[in-house]
Amino acid sequence: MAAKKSFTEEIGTLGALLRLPYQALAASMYAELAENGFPDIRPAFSSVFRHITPQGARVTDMAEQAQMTKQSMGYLVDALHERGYVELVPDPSDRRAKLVRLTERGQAFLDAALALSHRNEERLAERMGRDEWAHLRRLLERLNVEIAVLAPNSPKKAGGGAP
Amino acid sequence: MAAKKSFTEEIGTLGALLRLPYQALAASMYAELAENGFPDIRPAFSSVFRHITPQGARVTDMAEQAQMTKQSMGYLVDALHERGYVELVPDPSDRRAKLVRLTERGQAFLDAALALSHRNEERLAERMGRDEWAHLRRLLERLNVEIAVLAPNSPKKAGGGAP
DNA sequence: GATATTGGTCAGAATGTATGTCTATTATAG
DNA sequence: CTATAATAGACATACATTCTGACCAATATC
Repeated sequence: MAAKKSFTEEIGTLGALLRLPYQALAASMYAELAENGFPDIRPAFSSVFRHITPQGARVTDMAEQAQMTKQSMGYLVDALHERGYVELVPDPSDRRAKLVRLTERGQAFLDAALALSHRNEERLAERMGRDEWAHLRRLLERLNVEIAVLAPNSPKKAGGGAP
Repeated sequence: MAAKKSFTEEIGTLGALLRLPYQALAASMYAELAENGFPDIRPAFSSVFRHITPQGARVTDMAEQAQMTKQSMGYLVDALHERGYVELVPDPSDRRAKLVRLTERGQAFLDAALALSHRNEERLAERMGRDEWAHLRRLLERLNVEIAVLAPNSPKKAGGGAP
């Protein structure tokens, strides 16, 4: 049953135009990653993978960048640690702190995700035509700039559509 | 502290290009709606507002359209009922079923949300230029079509990004 | 050294989603 | 028309993700 169009979809709000492809993309990515050896990575963990760094990042810093509490980030990091995707090493420069780093498995996941993302974009570019594709990306970049001006204060919680 | 760029943001994946403006838009909408008399509407409720109909919709149907279980949709409908945004009337054509309908307050919320959405889009169109704006919308519609072809099976759960 | 700040944890709660099971009702097969 | 299957929704339960508030240990500042 291919879900009927929603109201916002029907009237084509910008929100719907952004949300729908994003969700489809994310769903397909996670499904494929699950099939390819990473069934235990859930969407919430992306907050970690997006903000981790090769040198190792602190929970507090990652939390701030992801705009969530350090407790929440800590919870996600813990879960990834249990699953073997990250390791925690003491920060030599501050004995309170720990550095969160990708393990080999963590790096493998990230690589797989990026490869998949790239492959999907290639396919889309192919289907839409290179010019259209490039134009779309340019306009989205522009949109990001203008929206930042319009709504400068991303107020802590961003959620919205269909989580 | 304006959160540093995430990794995907840095390398500009399509996902990030769609997610970021969507989140900014949603966050600003909900913040403004909260300030304007609707502080008790949370993002999750949008699943209800997107799929409700003027004649009244069944929980089961809304659940299917929103691609969630009827239990989950039931939970959201309940919460909106308690808050006075929807009413439940028996379905005359099926005594098992109830129709979920917007109350006046529910309709007022929906109207406010749509007005705000429209206002935001106007502002963006203004800032980006009407031509660019129209082009962006056209390309996003195209993207939606192509993505549907690429990933035909939205597998139940859509989540992904940074909800 | 005294005090304030910061990195991280512990405890508890709220929210949103899913399963599994059940009842009442409707629809269908024979 | 009855027996059986399917459907609408509820209840109970569990899990995942996030938040607040209180706290400890280490660091930085005065």
